[in-house]
Amino acid sequence: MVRVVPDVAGIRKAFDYLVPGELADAVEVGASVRVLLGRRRVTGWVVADSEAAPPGVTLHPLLAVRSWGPPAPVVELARWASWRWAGPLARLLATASPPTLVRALPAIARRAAPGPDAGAGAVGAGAGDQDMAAVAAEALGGGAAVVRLAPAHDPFPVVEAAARLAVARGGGALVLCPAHRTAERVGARLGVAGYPVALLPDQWARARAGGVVAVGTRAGAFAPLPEVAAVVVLDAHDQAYHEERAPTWAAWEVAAERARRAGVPCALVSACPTLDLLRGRRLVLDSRRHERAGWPSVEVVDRRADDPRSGLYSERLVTLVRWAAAAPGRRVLCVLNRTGRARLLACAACGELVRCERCGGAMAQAVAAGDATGRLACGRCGEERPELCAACGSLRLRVLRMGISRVREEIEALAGAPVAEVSATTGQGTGDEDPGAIERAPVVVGTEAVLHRLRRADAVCFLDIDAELLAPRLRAAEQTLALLGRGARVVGAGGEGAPGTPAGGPGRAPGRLFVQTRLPDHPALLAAVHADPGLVAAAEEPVRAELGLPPFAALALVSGPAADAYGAALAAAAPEGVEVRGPADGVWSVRAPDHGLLADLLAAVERPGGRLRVEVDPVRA
DNA sequence: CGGACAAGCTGA
DNA sequence: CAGCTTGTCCGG
Repeated sequence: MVRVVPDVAGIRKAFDYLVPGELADAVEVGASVRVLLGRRRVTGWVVADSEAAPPGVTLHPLLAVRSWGPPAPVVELARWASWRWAGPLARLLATASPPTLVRALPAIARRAAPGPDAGAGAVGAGAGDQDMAAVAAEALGGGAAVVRLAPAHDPFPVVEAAARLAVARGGGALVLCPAHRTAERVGARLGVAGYPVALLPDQWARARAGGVVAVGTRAGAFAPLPEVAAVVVLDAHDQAYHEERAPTWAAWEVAAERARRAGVPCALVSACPTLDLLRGRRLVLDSRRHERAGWPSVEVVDRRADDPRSGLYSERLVTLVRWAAAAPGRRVLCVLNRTGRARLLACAACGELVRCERCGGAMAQAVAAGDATGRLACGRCGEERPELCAACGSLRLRVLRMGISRVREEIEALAGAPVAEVSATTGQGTGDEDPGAIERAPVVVGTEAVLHRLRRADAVCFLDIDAELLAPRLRAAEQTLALLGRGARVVGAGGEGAPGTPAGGPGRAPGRLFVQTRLPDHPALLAAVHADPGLVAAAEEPVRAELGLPPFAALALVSGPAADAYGAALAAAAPEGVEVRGPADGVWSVRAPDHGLLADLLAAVERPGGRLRVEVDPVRA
């Protein structure tokens, strides 16, 4: 007899089935099966296997085994995540499953067992390499570690240390990257260094066979490796690791839990570790000198004395864009970070503005890791819906691109040279832009997407960093530093050096960051200036502790038509120390001293019928 | 989720 | 009271 979780939205139960003799060999925990449920044939996952059948019920037999699925430890990990983020197990098992049916596994990958010097260590050993070797060794020295590495520094030695552990101990290693492009690069480098690699999601079956380094993005946290010997998460602070739809799980946290369960080392690598990452974990630091060298010089353009009517353009910016336009081959990126949310869409057919049906706020194309997701997201309340006009149903939306287009024209006038424009939708076929023009332009204006699209520049200027610093979000300071870190990576990767101090200043990466602000003493800016990300954590920690905010508390938001019924039931069942408040605009909030209590409460209270959204660790708030 | 079945509304 | 809609329950 096996227990099966059906892949049917709205069913949160498991059901038991008999295993016919001819399927006995193929059935195991994790396998994808076809079963009869009510009057329907549905698919589902085997989540448990047992001899004894429950008394008094006649069981249906399994109809078929469809595909290989996640191994038993990953099914258990998904069960944990389902509890931790109060979401349906089926959704997480779907994430852990192969993109296409897998009927057979490839032969187990033979380990190439590269020598100790096969990788980065063999290439010239400068002072930085020694620093990195020490950091990599300490990073995987045992348990969970947060590894702080400057943006321009290559984290590959840590990845390779994990791969070596996998080879030495048998089993595999897990490496997560925030974007697929990064995962491809890391996978390729491991391959060159002689390690067996499975790039997810495409090489799911190869990872399922085991004995490889599985490299993936968010869903890779559930990579089907039967055993892991080490786990590495690159840019662990990156928002891309957080699923936006419920269950709102975070891949870095799933990966860390996976390592904890397996009793193996886990390295969370970040240029700017958040308080959530740091909480309860060992911090591994690079040498101060080496870390400084991995941040570019940062020039804070203090605009407090400027006339507010001078808008986004300081004298410094004018000098900078004219410098870029003065000689070929130079490139300056201007980031107008606020526009992603302020941007406005209108229906091309009926002209109606695209607004949120829940709160009336403007909606823009939803963005994940710099790419449009094909959905609309409300800038105010976070509501999402498919990309079409609510008034007439037309699929043709026109981007009014308020802000960015105008800024581009104005900077073009200031620079006296062509200025290109990049947004999350650029290159998605909706616009009329010429990709070559973007590559050639000395100045490119855009949203944060510009930092994903163009990976090298002499300078990056954040036109209005205050919009980010003052955003009404709990993690605004940390997210701003992460944004500066992205810019730092783009300029730190090369360039001839923008004007100002000579070539980035002594001991620094060659490019420069410019930050226009009226808050020049904000800890996020000071952290970038001094190449000391710890300043943000030091400023945030006492405030969060004092106010009982994450990571010193666990939060969840409950919304949707059934929120009132569920919220009231939660309030009635809440134990000592757990606070349930609401409704405020139809939203209930639950705050607990830790995630265990929060998850237990959300699991214990039965959900009423009707639509309900439970968001654990909400991004806003 | 989607099918089954029961309870309520309507029209003749 | 047939015929239809709406609601509630349950699936092994």
